[in-house]
Amino acid sequence: MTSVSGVPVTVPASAGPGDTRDRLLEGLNPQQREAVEYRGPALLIVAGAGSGKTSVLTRRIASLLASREAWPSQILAITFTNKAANEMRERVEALVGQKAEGMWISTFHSACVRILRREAEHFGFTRNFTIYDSADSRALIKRIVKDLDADAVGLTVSAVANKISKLKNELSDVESYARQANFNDPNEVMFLECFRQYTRELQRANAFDFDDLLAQTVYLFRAFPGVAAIYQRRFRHILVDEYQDTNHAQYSLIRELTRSPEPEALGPGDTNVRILDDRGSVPPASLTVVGDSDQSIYAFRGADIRNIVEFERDFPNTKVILLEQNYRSTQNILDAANSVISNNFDRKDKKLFTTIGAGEKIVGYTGYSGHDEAQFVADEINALHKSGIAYKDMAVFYRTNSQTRALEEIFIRSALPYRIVGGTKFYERAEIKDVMAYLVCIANPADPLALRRIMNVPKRGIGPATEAALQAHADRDEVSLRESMRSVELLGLGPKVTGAIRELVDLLDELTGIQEKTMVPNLLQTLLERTKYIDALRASRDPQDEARAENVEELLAVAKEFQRNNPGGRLLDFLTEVALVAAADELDDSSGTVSLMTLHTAKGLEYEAVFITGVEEDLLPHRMSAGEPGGPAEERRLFYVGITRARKRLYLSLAMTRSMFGDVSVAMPSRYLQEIPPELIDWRQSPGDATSRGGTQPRALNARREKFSYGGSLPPGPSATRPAIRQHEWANKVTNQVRDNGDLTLEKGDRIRHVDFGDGRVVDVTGAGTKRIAEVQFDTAGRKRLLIKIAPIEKL
DNA sequence: TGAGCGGGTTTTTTT
DNA sequence: AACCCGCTCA
Repeated sequence: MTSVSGVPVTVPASAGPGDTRDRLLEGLNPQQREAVEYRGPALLIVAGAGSGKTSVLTRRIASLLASREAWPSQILAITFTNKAANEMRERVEALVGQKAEGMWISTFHSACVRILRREAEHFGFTRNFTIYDSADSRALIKRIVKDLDADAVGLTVSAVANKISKLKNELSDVESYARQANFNDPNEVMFLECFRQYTRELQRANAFDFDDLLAQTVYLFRAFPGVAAIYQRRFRHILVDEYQDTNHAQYSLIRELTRSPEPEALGPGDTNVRILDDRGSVPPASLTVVGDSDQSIYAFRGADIRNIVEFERDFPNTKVILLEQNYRSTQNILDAANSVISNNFDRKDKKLFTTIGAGEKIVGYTGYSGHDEAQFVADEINALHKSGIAYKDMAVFYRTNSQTRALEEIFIRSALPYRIVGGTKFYERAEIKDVMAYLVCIANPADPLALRRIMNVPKRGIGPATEAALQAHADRDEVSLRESMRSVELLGLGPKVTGAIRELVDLLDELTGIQEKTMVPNLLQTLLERTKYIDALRASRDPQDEARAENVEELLAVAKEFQRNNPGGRLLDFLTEVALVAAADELDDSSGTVSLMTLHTAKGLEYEAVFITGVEEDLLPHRMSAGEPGGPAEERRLFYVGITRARKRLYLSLAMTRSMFGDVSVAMPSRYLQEIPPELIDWRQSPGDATSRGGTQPRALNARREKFSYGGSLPPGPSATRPAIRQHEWANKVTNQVRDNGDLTLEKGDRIRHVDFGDGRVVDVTGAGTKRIAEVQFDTAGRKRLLIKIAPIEKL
C-alpha cells in the first residue's frame, strides 16, 4: 500500500484498474475531480449548496480504497446525521464493489460513543453507561435546582442547562470554570454548585449527556496518550462533512485525532509498521473537511464558523478547492439565494451558478392567518401533485415547531398525506420514555434517574414518600438506589409496598442478568408482560391511552427491526442507537408523503418543490435572534439554506396575523423578502394586497405598506383604483373549526356549504370509510379537497 | 396515594 | 392553547 507522507502530492497514483478510476471520476467537473484525487495532509473543500459535495466525498473515500492507499479500517468519515452516514456507506460500497468492513462512517456522537464504550473503564465509567438526552439532563438539573433552591438567585432550569451545555462545548469543566468564576456573585456561586452536583450525579449514574460524549472523548485522549495513540494510528484518513457546524469540542477531537501519536505511547506490540515514516514515527492522519460557511446555522449550540474560516491557518499545507457549480436548482432559485446571502457582510463572495436554466418564478403568497397560509400550501401541493410531482418530492419548512399545528390541521382536513420530520419525536413520548427507562435500568443498574421514572409506572403504590425512604437509605449506606431497593425488607415499610418493591427489583435484576444473551425484542416482550405496562394502558379510561399502548407496540416493532438489521446486537447497542437518532434519520425516502420540518432539519436535503412558510419578522428572523451577536446573519443563512433545498419550485409564504401563546398578533413581512429581486417573485397575493383591503385591519399593517415595494410583481394598478378587493379574494379566511359529520355521505354533483369557503359543488368523491375525500369546486374559493368526516360543511 | 383544579408559563433552532 | 406545577380533598 502506498505510504502517506507529509508532502502534498497530486495523485496520478495508480488508482486501481483504470476503469475503476474512470468510473469514480465519471460525470465530475474538474474541481470535483481534483477534490477526489488530491492527496496531502489537509484538504478544505468549500462546497456551495447543491455542488455535489456528498458525491465528491463518497468518491474520495472510494478512490482511497480502490487504489489500496487505505484499508477500510483506516478511514473515519464524520457526517451530520446517521442517515447520511448510512447512505454514504452504501454508496462507497457500491462504488468499490465490496463490503467495506471496519470503515467508520458515523456522526461525531456515534463515533464518540463507540470510543467511549471501549475505553470508559479508563476513567471511572463502565461500558454500559447511559446516554442522557436533553430531556434527561433537564430532569436531573431540575432536581438539583430544586434541592439547592437556585430559583432564589434567579437561576432557572433552562438557564443552568444551557450554560452547562455551552461550557462543555467549550471543553470547560467544573474546575476550570471555578478558577475564573466571580465568587462575589451569588448567582455564579450557585451555578457553580449546580454544575458541580450535576457532574457528580452523572458520574454516579454512570451516564454521559450529549455534550459529554464529545467532551469526555477529548478529555480521554488528552489524559491517556496511550489510548489516543490507538486511534491516531488507526485512522489514516479523516473526512468531516458540514465542517462549518463543528463546535470547539468537535474541532478539538479532530485535532487530537490528527496528531502524531507520541512515540512513547507506541506500545511494543505495535505491528502497524507499514505506516511508519523515515524517522520511525507515525505521521498524522490526512484530514479532509467539507463545508460552506454560508450554511452555518448551529452557532446556538456552539458551532464556531471560525473553524472553517481559519482552517488554512490551523492546518499547514492546506489545499483549498472551491465547488461553485450547482447541480440542483434553477437559476431563479439560485439568484434569489445569492442575493439574499450577499447581504451578509464579512463573507467570501461566492456565487452559485447552474446550467439548468431560469426555471419557474418563485411563488409568493400572503395569507390572512396561519391557517389561511396553510390552506394555500395545501392547495398548491394538491395542484403540484396533479401536475405529476410526487408527494415525497415536496417539503414544507418552517422556523419553529409550533408552526406545525396550523399546517397539520389543514393537511388533515385536506386529506394530504404528510409526515412531520422531527418535532415531538416518537422517542420523546412519555410512554416510550417509560419503557426505554426500564431498558436503561436493565442495562445500567447504577442509573437512578431511569429507576425513579419507572418506580411507580405502572402504578404499584410506590409514592414519593416511599421513594424518599429508599433514597435516604441509599445515601446513608452510600449505595445506589437500586441496591437500597434490594434490601427493602430492612426499611420497615408496609407489607404491600415492600412486596411491590421486591417484585420490581427482582424483575430488573433478573433481566439485567440475562441481557447479554437475550435478543432485544424478547427482553422487551418479557418486560412488558411482567410489568403489565400495556395492560395498564389498555385498562385506563383515558381514550388517549389506547394510542399510547399502540405506540409501545410500535416500539416493539422497532426493536424487532433493530434485531433484524443487527443480528448480534444487544440491549446496549439498541439503547445507543435510539439515543442518537436525529430528526433527519427518520426520513423514509420511499414514503409517499409530503415532509414537514424545521429549516434546521432541512439542511442537507433537497426536494423538487419547497415551501418556506412564516417568512415574517419575529419568526424569520426569529425574535430571539435579535439580541444575539450575529443572530440576524445566522437567520439569513437559515433562510438561504431553505431556499437552496429547492430543485424546481420554490414557494415563500407568510401570514398577516399569527397566533402565539393562544392569542393573535399582527405579523410583518420578513426583511429578507426585500432582499430578493422583485422580478423573481410571482406574488399570488402580496403583502401589499393583503394590507389594501381597507377597513378593519390594524393600523400597523397599513403603515407597513408604504415601506414595502414589491415592484413589478404586484397586480397592475394601484389598489385604490382597482374595484375594492372583493370578498371572495379573502374567501379563504380559514378558521380552525373542525366538526364530526358522522356518516354524512356526499355524491358527485351535491351542493354543499362550507363555513370558510362558502357554497360549492362536489366534483369527485374518493376514498373509503372515515377517509372519504370530497373534491369540491367552490363558487368563489377555488377547488379544495376535504375530508368529509371532519370538514365544517353541510349538504344543501 | 392519587385525582382534580387553578394558576403560571411557554416557543428558536438540535446531537 | 397546552403543559406543568403545586395544592387540596377523598
